[in-house]
Amino acid sequence: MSVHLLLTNIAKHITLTEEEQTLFCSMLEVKTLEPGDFLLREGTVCRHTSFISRGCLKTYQLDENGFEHIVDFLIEEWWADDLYSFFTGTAATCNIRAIEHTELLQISKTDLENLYQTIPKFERFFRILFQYAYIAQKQQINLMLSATAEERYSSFLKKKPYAIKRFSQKDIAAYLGITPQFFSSMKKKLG
Amino acid sequence: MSVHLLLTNIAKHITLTEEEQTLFCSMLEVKTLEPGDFLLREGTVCRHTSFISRGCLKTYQLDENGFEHIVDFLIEEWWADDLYSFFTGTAATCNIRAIEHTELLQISKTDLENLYQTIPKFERFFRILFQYAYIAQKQQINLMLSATAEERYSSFLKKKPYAIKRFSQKDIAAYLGITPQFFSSMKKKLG
DNA sequence: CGTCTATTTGAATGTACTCAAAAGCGGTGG
DNA sequence: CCACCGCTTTTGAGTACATTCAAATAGACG
Repeated sequence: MSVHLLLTNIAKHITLTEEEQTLFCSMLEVKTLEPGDFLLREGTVCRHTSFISRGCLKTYQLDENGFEHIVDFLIEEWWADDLYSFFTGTAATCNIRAIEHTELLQISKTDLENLYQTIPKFERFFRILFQYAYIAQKQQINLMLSATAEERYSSFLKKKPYAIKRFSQKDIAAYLGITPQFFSSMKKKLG
Repeated sequence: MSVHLLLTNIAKHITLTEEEQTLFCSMLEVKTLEPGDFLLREGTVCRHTSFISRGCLKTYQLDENGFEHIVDFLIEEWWADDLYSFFTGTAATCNIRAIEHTELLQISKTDLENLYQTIPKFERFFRILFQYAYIAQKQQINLMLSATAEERYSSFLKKKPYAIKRFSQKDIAAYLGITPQFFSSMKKKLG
């Protein structure tokens, strides 16, 4: 049962009663994606936030030349959405697309707002979640400022050892901010 | 009264009663910094989170060659801290230093945790704050991935028009991820 | 098997860096 | 009030990191 992963994840930060768990679970919808499927297209409004119970996705934006720039890889136990679009109701500027067969547990914005009202503990849960995400991003920014492509790559390998198996080189290059060609020669050089 | 700015800031997201305001204000300590003063030194533990009621600061990390890499400029109505150090109690990896004469309203970790318990609305307040911060950082990362130094600079000028007056070129270069020399020639070229 | 995309390779180019040095600017003390 | 000091900014030459363009090779999928 895929909900189990989400509940244990929540239990790390807040304690829910049986009834609260039941209420929360009643708000969830299951969604399945196959490789290449879009969870979100730029220009549309992001109406759900989705917990990843299985699989992985990429969040990317297209530049004026049509090149993908991957802002984030998303895997199990993390949330997939365009927060800005989700909270403001404006059109999303990024795309989210499945890399593998992916299973999601979705909650709509109205349900989430109700959840915050009925079970304020969820404010705490998501506050903690955003804190972690914020910290991780700060580290990513610092790395981009101070490190060469090679250093960023080895740091990436350390932090996400599963990456090399699950993501294409093209996508990893787009995440590191370099061209696939340069990535290829760099990888060869590093052995 | 500098507390006023903080209270109106909070009122944008949550509504506090008179007593709640009083309780909250009783937790605050005022701190003043002069240009160059440290709010936080790397290696020490960040024990407070500080609302900036006046002035500005920079958050930076030093690389192995001793060069500063500015992760963020902090101005009025924002919070200054090393979140990771603050929440885990581990040594900070970054430095925070005043650029101008700066006035801060500080709250300690224990007081903040108590605040979360006694006034859960503050969970909501900080949840919303981190969401905004997270979104802004995502945009910054996307910019770093897709744009040249020139594009990043003009985007920076648009987003922070006060920057050119308040921060040195050296610091802006360290924020954009380029050398002061290259920044200088770029600025000349752009007119 | 053929097509489509990802990866590799190489040459020419460009963006941004390093090193070095001069010029500007603000503060301090004589 | 001016001279000196330290730091920031500017400028220029040579260099390195990473890109673009082009083409060959390898893999995945119907």
